[in-house]
Amino acid sequence: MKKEGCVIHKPVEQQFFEKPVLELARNLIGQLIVHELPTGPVVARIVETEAYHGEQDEAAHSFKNRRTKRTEVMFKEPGSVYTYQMHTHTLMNVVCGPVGTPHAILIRAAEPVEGLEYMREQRGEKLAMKDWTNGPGKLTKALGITMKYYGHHWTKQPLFIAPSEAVGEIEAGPRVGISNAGEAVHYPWRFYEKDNAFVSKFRP
DNA sequence: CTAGGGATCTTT
DNA sequence: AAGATCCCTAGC
Repeated sequence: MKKEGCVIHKPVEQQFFEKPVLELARNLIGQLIVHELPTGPVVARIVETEAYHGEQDEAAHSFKNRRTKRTEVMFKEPGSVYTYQMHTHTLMNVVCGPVGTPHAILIRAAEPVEGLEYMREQRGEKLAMKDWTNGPGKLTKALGITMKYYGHHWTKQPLFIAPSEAVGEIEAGPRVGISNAGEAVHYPWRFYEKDNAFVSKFRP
């Protein structure tokens, strides 16, 4: 049996990221995000993602291949880290698609696995555990992820994705928070683990 | 240079 | 339902 603090996590292979964006968004569910800190590893299990389909997706930052300082990393190798600022929060993405094709996957929610004390400290003593990581902004704060990881790669320490076998039933639905995105609003490109308490709440 | 707005979260 | 409060982007 696994014991907390005793599991050695290894990053996934580069190959893991080299597949169509919808498939990768689905495959990311159940995998682990590992952030190695001086105080020990902080680990969370991904339970919710959203795919952004490069130049064809009105909701994507890279719609029509818009290429700027912010979106630049979306054109790089699959598996690159794309972080950006939203209001007062940092959000994190996994870059996908071949080099030059700006697809990305937003990691929206995860389930705390290891480094629970650190997460509680980041999010505040009073919050219930289920409110630590059940949204994209909350998740980055709980894990201690900031803009300094822009352009990092998800196979490298100290921030990487590690494989995990245990995956529940996956459901798909429309994405959240993109009401101005025309037709793209309806695409079922949000993936989440069924009945998992850490999936973000749907806001009308 | 300035103005506008957003893949959010918290509190009312 | 609205405010917080920051960065990116477009336009002049």
